[in-house]
Amino acid sequence: MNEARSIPTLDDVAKSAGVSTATVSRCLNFPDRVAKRTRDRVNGAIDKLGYVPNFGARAMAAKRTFTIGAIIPTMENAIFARGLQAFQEELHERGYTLLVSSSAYQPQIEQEQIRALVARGADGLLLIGYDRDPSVYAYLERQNIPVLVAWAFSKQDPQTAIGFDNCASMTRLAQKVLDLGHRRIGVISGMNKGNDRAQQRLQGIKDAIASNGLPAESLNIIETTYEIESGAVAFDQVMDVDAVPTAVMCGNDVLAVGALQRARERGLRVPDDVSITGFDDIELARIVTPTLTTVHVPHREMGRKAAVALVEMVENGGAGASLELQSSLRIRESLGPAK
Amino acid sequence: MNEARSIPTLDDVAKSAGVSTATVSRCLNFPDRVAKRTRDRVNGAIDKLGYVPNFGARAMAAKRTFTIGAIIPTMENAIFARGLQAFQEELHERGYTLLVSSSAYQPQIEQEQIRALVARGADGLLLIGYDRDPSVYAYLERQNIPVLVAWAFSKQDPQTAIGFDNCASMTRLAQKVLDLGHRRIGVISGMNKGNDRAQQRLQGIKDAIASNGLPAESLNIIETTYEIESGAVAFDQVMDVDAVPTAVMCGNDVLAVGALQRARERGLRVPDDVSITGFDDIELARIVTPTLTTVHVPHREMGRKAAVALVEMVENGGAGASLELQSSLRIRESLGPAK
DNA sequence: ATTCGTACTGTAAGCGCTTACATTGATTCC
DNA sequence: GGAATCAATGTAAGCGCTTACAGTACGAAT
Repeated sequence: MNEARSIPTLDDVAKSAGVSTATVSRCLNFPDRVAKRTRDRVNGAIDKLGYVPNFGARAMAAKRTFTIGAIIPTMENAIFARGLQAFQEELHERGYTLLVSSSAYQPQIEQEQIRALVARGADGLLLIGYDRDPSVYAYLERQNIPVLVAWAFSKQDPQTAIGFDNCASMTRLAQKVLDLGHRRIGVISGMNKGNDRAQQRLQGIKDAIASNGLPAESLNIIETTYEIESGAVAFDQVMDVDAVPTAVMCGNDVLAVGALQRARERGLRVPDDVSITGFDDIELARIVTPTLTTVHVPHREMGRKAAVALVEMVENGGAGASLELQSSLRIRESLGPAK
Repeated sequence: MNEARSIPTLDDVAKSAGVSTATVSRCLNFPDRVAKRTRDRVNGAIDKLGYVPNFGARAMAAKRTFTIGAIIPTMENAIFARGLQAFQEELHERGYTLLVSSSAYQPQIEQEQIRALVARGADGLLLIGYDRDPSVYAYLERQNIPVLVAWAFSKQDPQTAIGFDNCASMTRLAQKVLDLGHRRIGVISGMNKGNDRAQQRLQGIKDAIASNGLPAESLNIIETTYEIESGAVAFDQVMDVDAVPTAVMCGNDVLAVGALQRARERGLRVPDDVSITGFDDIELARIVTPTLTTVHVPHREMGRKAAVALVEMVENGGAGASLELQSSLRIRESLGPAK
């Protein structure tokens, strides 16, 4: 009766249709180079057997996979979600499949993921931020895998990037805070190690302080992980000092939301008792009470343009052109004048 | 001088180390079956050349990839993030890599993603919910790919699943709402088509109504997409009727947050003027004001157990055992007695 | 009728890896 | 001392696909 039915191969299709494997392959890849009659016969066999090409074999023989890999620091909050969604949509339109991994903000895991993706034949990679071991870039170059850096932009670094200037953006926001009369500012930054976005944002605040001729001591800086609860804990730390800050600037919206929550728990009114700011302008920023003053980042645009650029790099082998996008301030309820 | 340097293969390593390809392969896969001296020589060559195994070739020859694929309806909000993170962590511990795709709630795209992942050699698949074309399951069975359904559990369906009873969970919440005296209830459901979770949750509310001997007209049901803004729009629709509801039950927390927001914009106090409930208990539920009454789902536990179960299915080829987890109510500020 | 060109199709050589099986020495045992 | 055993390594046959190259048949041009 039935053989132990294993999954059909191109060979099976060829036999069933009474043609050579080459013809079947051509049917799949260049239908117009095959006579209509033959093609119909082959397609019939394909349907009958439920044949699906083996991707690994195809990739090995053709040296292309139409797969793009992306490694983001986290899926747990929405920071990268929107941009990535746009990235995927654009890729899909161009016939590419996106595979995503998350590194939990750990360089070690990111490296593993990069290797995993490259080994699986990714034609190109999207990475968040510049800051990683040079050996990683060396490896990627040796493997000839185009890499696009996103969510950051700097003239210093050699990698092709599509992003925005984290430092300058934060400086603008900090200037606004200073303009409102705040002179003692708590800063809740993300972990700086291996995260240039966090570094740049922090630097942006320092720059504003310096260019306004204020002392570095105006700032009380805490570094913590990007979680709501961490933001809450850090808020306590930043407030439990002698010179209580009148404003707390956070490294992103997630931290800011944590701070906002803790402020409420402590019975503080925002912004009357203390102002709080975020960064990224994720959906959350407009949902919390009070709504959050933050830096708006054009996530979807960044995702789309990154897709276009990366595909272009993959297909034409060039280094691709970097592109700087503009962020903008979103002044909302959580920021007010210093009391 | 330098040849156009292409990426090194196992063969290059073998030559460079002066051994056969078999020995190199063994070095990689079963180091203890190779003499220490030889092994060192081979590893030296590997480092020198910067060799990395070609995944496609390896998969093709070994028929294993140690890759698990997951397709979730969306990355845009945090519904699946936490569970998936746990899923990934557990997989990582067991030596598997997770590749994620999102289908944007579109069955068509989900099918493509499934094929893409299978073609790329995924050893197993995690899918959300049961409801999909039978041909998909047939295809997966033919390809011999173990599939685990998550985020849902039903005794009816044949697929192995790790999840919870969406219907019964929602019934419990609805009962609570009824107990508080609500008799006119607005329902903001997710789109039911191709989404058994949405269907089950809606059914859960209907069941509660029926078992309390109340007329079906107590309910005013709106179907919409799972976005905050959709929740807001639907809230308007559900409130702009003659018999204004005293409670609005939402298909998930995202919709509920939208409703909450719009309620505030309309000047309604929650829960004094209207109660609002959600489902999932994502982080957001505790952050909004007022905090959201919802159904807590053990996301992390579900993720971990799903990983264990799926790996077991992949490695032992069995159908695996389904597992029902328990949800629980989280009564918070947004639910109060009917006025 | 011969010669080409054209349009299809087939042949077979890889792509980079794993693994069953064969081979080779060295060691052990009686 | 020779047979048996064993650890280490090599040989080579695929895995499923693509593609350069080589036919083959047939109508058109000469």
